Amino acid sequence: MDRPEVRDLVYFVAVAEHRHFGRAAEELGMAQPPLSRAISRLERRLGVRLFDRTSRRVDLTPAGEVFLRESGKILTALDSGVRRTQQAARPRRLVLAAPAGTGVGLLAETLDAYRRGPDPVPVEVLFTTDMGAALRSGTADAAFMCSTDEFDGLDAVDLLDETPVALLPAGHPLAARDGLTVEELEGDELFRAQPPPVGLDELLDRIALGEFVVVLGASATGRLGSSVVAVPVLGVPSNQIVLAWPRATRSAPRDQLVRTAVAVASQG
Amino acid sequence: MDRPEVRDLVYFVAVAEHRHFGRAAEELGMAQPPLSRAISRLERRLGVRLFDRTSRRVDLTPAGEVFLRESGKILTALDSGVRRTQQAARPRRLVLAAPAGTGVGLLAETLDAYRRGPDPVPVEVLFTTDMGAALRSGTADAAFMCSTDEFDGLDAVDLLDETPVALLPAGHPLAARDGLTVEELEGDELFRAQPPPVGLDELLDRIALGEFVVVLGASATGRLGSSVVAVPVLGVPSNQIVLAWPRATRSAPRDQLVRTAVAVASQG
DNA sequence: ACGATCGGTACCCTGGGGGTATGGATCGAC
DNA sequence: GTCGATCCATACCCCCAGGGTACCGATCGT
Repeated sequence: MDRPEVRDLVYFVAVAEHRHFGRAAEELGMAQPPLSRAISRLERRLGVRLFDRTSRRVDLTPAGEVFLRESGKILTALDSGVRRTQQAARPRRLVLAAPAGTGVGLLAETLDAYRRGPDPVPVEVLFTTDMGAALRSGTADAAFMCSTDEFDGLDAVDLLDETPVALLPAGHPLAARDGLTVEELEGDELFRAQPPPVGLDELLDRIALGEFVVVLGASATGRLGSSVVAVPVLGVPSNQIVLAWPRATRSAPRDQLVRTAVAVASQG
Repeated sequence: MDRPEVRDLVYFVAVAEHRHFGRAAEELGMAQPPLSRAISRLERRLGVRLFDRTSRRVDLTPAGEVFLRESGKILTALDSGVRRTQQAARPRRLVLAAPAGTGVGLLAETLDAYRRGPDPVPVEVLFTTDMGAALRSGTADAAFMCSTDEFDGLDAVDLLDETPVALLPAGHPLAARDGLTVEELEGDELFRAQPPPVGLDELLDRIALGEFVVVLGASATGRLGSSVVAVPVLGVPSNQIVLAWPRATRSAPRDQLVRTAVAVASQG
């Protein structure tokens, strides 16, 4: 079986996205006729018609829609594979992703313990809101995540439980309470507002402004300031903080970091 | 960024597996010098040395080991993507994978109901022991699986609970009992023997021969014959039978089959 | 009916990927 | 130590796949 080449996939994706050979060719920095031929060649190789085309319209066939999604997966796998390889080659270091705001607690202790441990390697911390994407793209080697995140393609170990706390603006009617139930929270209009996926600092600012209310793990309460109040939430399963990494990858320094994090979490 | 081509990955994998340029070139049906240059070119493009080579030895660098695993993933993704596309193009049909022996019960009812339903498409049943691989490679569109299987890259819906039963040779000391506990089973030497991953028929034969004892879902008891006995196991979480399909794929006939299976399971 | 738009076809040409010949390094045999 | 065998790299050549230009033909708006 002769496989399509990467170049063919890139061309196909460009045409599929523009639904227009001329525009796609322009984006690819080439002329339109070779692009037409490349697509024909690809269709011939696959034995499948990918586009319904007239001189006025270009549309994906059902098979074309399938191939568009598959091409995306393949090119993503290719790019992350290249990135992981390049990471493995350059002077060993680890990239550890974490949600902004995790800094003070477990993260700092883990890094500290790791650097004192055997054969430490420079660790770079990448603060992001999408740790999963960072791992899957090969940008990060490991990441602190919540057990509620999406773990497809990832492996993970549990580190510790966090009792969930509600973060409320200081003046909120429930802010003076010692504990809240989920029912009480759900009655609150601010709780129903979807918080945007931003860093902890901005989140705190917006809570202080009374835009919404969120439930987080207790470790986020290190530096609330005076305008945001944390109140424990009762009757909710506690959040697990986990350390995750891309499945089916090997890295001795990363494994050492994972072991260190587990040790720190269990004795902290 | 200029990406490596598929051809380069194939060449690299061949050399990495043979650890020998000459042999790899022979397998690829080409001469050795162009292969050497292709690998050099690939290394230059990646900016990474993949092999430690002398005139006597060829070894993968650590980065090369990483790239070998990643190349495998990429080529797998490519092949399954092509296969899914070709499936989507040819006259619509569904391939449904199932462990051998599932035939009698839920599978038959689901197929029957599906064929009587709206817009049915020809369904081909693929009996296999590795449903996950069939789904991930694009060979099958959906599969009956157990909740204990590996679901990475798959989506699934629960169909029904199966009370677990132990399958014992007819003459076994525990075969006359009405129910067993896990403790009783674990005391049995036959239970500790690892059963090989074979079809149900062979499994039954080997149980009858007294080679081992297994715990399965109750639906497997349709045609035990007289030499194998099923005894319910108490105090074990019941097995879920699920219907799974590759994540991030779309297919109207498959969705219809899934809906049918859910309906059949809930009213059966 | 005519022009504009757009994809396909015909033809040319260049460069990269493949072939052959050979060099040079390493290791085993003696 | 010498010689030969092995094996990867280099030098050189050649061919065609893939890209460019020119043009055709179909379709749609006016």
